[in-house]
Amino acid sequence: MAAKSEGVPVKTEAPPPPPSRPATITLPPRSDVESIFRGTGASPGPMTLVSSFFADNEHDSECRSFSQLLAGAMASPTVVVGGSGGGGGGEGGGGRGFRFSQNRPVGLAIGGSPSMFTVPPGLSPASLLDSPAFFASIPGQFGMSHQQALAQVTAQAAQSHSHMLQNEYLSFSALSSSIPPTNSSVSTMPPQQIPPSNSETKSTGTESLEGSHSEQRSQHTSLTVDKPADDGYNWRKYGQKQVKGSEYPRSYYKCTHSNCPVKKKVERSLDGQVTQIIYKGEHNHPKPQTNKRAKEGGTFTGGGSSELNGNLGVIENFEGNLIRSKEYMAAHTAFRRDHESGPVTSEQLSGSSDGDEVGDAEANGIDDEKPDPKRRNIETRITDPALSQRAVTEPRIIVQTTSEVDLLDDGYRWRKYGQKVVKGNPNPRSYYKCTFAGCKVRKHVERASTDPKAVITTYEGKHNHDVPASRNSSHNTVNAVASTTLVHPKPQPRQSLLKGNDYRDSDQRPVAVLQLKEENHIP
DNA sequence: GGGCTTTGACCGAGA
DNA sequence: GTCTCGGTCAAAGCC
Repeated sequence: MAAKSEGVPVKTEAPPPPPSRPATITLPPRSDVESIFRGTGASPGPMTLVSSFFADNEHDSECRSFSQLLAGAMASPTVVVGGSGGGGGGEGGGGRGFRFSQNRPVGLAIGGSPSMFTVPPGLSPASLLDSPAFFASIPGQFGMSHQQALAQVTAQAAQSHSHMLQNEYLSFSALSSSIPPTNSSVSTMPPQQIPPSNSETKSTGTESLEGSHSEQRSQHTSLTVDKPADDGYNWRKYGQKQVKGSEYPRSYYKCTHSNCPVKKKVERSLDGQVTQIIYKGEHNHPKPQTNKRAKEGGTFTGGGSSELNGNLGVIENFEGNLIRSKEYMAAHTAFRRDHESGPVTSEQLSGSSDGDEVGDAEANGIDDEKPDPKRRNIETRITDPALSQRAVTEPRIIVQTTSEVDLLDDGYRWRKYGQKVVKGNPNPRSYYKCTFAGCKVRKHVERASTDPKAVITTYEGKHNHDVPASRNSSHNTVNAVASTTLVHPKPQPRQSLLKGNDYRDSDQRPVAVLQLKEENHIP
């Protein structure tokens, strides 16, 4: 894995040569972590969980942020949290470089900038958004706001993590040394070593212990079945197409529930790795009590079956859920940071428990974070070129949040090459290409059907050039923001930021980009 | 036989 | 009006 930051604005502090493959997992002492989940003896509310995680920050000098926990735990070459913020780990992960927010509990975000972080190799980028929780799979809460999603994802993380602890499947990695075993870092592991995850489908975590790591790895190929992820819903594939600009085919799925309008598009690399998933719509029904695949697939053996894991890159497992949660958490945090000044404190992150998102949002001064019932059909997308090009070796997910300005003016020049109105969303989804000769970077901008202010922008590729001079001084840009967030403790002038790390490197190290964006106004 | 996947054809929107 | 392209349809085949 290239140590270069390729697009992933990640500061590395003398990152050690990344292991050939994700190292391991850093399993925090049971007592520490469990306390997070068992503190009250009851299931922690989403925000409570978050609070718990960050609460430690105040007392522990290491692995304080959620992302940090992730990165630290991973200590793998691909685990780069927060990018800049400190280096999260350095690109490439140097898990060791994972310092990103040691002194910044919420290092993922830096004012006015998007944040990025990577996930362990093999972790399906799709998994992040494939999570039912992430997508408002909860009856009556479809189209949740960022905070809602965060809350749910967080809860899911707790669930997943709890499972993991039960299995005691994890082991400390060599790199874990960089993270005191006593910290409350959240354990995580490379996909290859992650036991089956779907907490809903798996019976017990013990099964995951049956397979050896090698066995699990060997199963990867067999896990790449062309099926949607097992996110609790049942999907029916209704089409597949080779889309331009993508070397891999895109599969189209519909929720099989009668009258459910939810669809999702999944792009997979030849080896089955999910490179992108786009969800659209909202489920108008509760998650099926018993997932068919789960029932049939009882084949929950060894490293986990594809049936259960959902084939999302072979890494859809309970650990994946945890990671996803963190990813979202990071993204969310970053997002919030984008809208506020000053560092985010653990208190800010924790907010109130049990889904008191509104209060939390307000506490953070983010008005638009309030649950907005109008944001329902927003299409959520995860693009992960890394998975397709680097497969298990160096998948990376960069979650970004940006400010309004970068929607159309992120410093680079874009040419709109396509636009399409999709069913259920009167607002078109627009496609842009960088106009610089030879630059293949693309940008997709989508607006929620009911709330044009809700936009999701997805960047793909890396700019092979500098930001047009005439625009270097322009306001916030994705790159600038990203760089700022990941590399500098404080916002820096765009130009300088672009030097160190920005999307220009994304080609060299394809990155998955999930950009959650909130527009303050429409250009 | 039902449900699902596959896959070529078709449709609609934008350039 | 034509072309391109993403998305969807629907027949055929598979499990």
